Parts: sequence; C-alpha cells; structure tokens
Amino acid sequence: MTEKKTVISEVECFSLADTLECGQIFRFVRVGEGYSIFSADKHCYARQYGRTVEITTEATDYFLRFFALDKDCKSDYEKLRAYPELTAAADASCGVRLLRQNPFEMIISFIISANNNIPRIKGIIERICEKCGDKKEWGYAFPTRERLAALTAEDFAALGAGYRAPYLYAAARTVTDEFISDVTNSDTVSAMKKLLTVKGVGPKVADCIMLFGLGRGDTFPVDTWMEQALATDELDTVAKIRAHYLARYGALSGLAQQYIYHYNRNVVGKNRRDRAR
DNA sequence: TTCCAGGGATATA
DNA sequence: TATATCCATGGA
Repeated sequence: MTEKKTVISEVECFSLADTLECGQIFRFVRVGEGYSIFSADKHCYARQYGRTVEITTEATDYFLRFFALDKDCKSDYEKLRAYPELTAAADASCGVRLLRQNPFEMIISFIISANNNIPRIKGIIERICEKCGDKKEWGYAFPTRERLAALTAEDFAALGAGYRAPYLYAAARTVTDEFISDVTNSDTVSAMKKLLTVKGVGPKVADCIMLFGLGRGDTFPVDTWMEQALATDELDTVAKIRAHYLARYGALSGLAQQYIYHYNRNVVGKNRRDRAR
C-alpha cells in the first residue's frame, strides 16, 4: 500500500478544523498547515485551503467516509438553520460534520472521557495506543480488543486512567465484535440499552458512542456545556433537555447538538473569554 | 442520599 | 500565585 493524495475542491459545509475541534475525536494533532488524524489502524494527513481539502493516506475511501465527504450535508444544514433558535449556531457551524468513527475505539475512548477533560483524555488514549497498539510508520494504531484484553486493570491505572481502569478492563472483555454488531443492528433505543450494560457507559457516554461511532443522528449528548447553554426553568435536568431536543430535531438531533456545542464553546464562549481579558 | 475515586484544566480568590 | 472546582459514572 502506498499513500495517495486526494484533492476535493468546491467542498460545501465542511471545515476540517471545526469538525476536529468539537469533542468527537481525540486522536488528531496539528501538523504544519494541516492535521495528522488517526482512526482505528489507519492514518491520514489532511489540509484545507478555503473550499479545497487535501487528504493524504493509504486509506482514501475510509477517510472520505470518516469525514462524511462522500455525502452532501447542505440540506441537513439548511433544515436545521430553519429553526429560529438554531440559525446563528448553524451559520457559525455549517462546516461541522459528524465523523463516522470506529465503534470499538469510540466505546473505549468515551469510557475514558467520563468526568474527564480533553487534554487528559488524549494523553490516556495515546499511552494506551503506545502500550499495545500496532507500531506503524506514522505512529501507533488503536489496539484491537484482543490486545486490550491482554492488559490488567493495574496496567490501565498505570497509564493514567484513574478509577476508570476497571471499566476498561471489563470492556476489553465484554465489547466483542458480536456485541458491536448486535448494537449496530439494533434500533437506537435498544442500542442505548445494550451500551448501558457496559460498565463505565452511562447515558451521556452512550449517546456519544452512538452518534460518533454508529452514525445515529437521533441522539443528543448533553454534557455540562450543553446543559449550561440549554437549561431553562422548564428544562431543568439533563434528561428533560435531551428529551425535548430529541423530539424537536428528530433524526438531525445529533448534528444540531454539534452545532450548538461548537457555537457555544468556540464562538460565544470565545467572545466571552476574550472580553474578560 | 451523599460522597468519593485520577488528575489536568479552568475558574476564582 | 495559590486554591477550589469541574468533569460523568458506579459503587460504597
């Protein structure tokens, strides 16, 4: 296999930077004018100049699907933009796309993400890859389930996982290919129930896994940022917020969530922080 | 019901 | 600059 550079021009509704900086992926680093991106046992280098995207990889088809560059996202954006409360967020976030990531990697990564911050999550995942992922020319692959199952709970703790170590140990045993295909083939409500049987997976983590790993648009992860942005007198719990917006945005809930998250964290939040300086 | 468990980032004093 | 709080989950 050799690397190949693919150039996509006149791309609409795609911002590489915004898509990567939305909390849906942990394994990417800024390199030069672009990003080095890792997914499962694959890697690409991607750059964007205006509406032109360059992807250099041995796995072109994988990454076109990964970035959802194999489909037109404009109509989803336009549908969400039509909600008055989403117009500003959608216009600030139309380049954000839902990534199609590897389900096993998402389950492990989002167990680590629980009650954690992004820099630390990245560090733990990186150390796990170095510990038992395949060594490649470009770095380390995400470990297979079998490789992860060779680690002890103490190993995970030594890699910085903290109290999530026993959950990772258990997940490496319970999240088999069969489990994943069962979840993949279930409707969203049953998939959620099945994911919640994995130790360390609660409602928020399950939503993230389904949205970023299983392509389920009919999910609406509510973390503390979302709660702060959306809580009202009526919507005063995470569960109420989630139910309300799922009912409102339906199959586009997940994309709406990404728009709101991006807008509040990277646009509104940034302005607020800048003003405080 | 409430508290605690890594530890890095962020907010506050 | 020092200190407190946050984070999402499961178990005591």
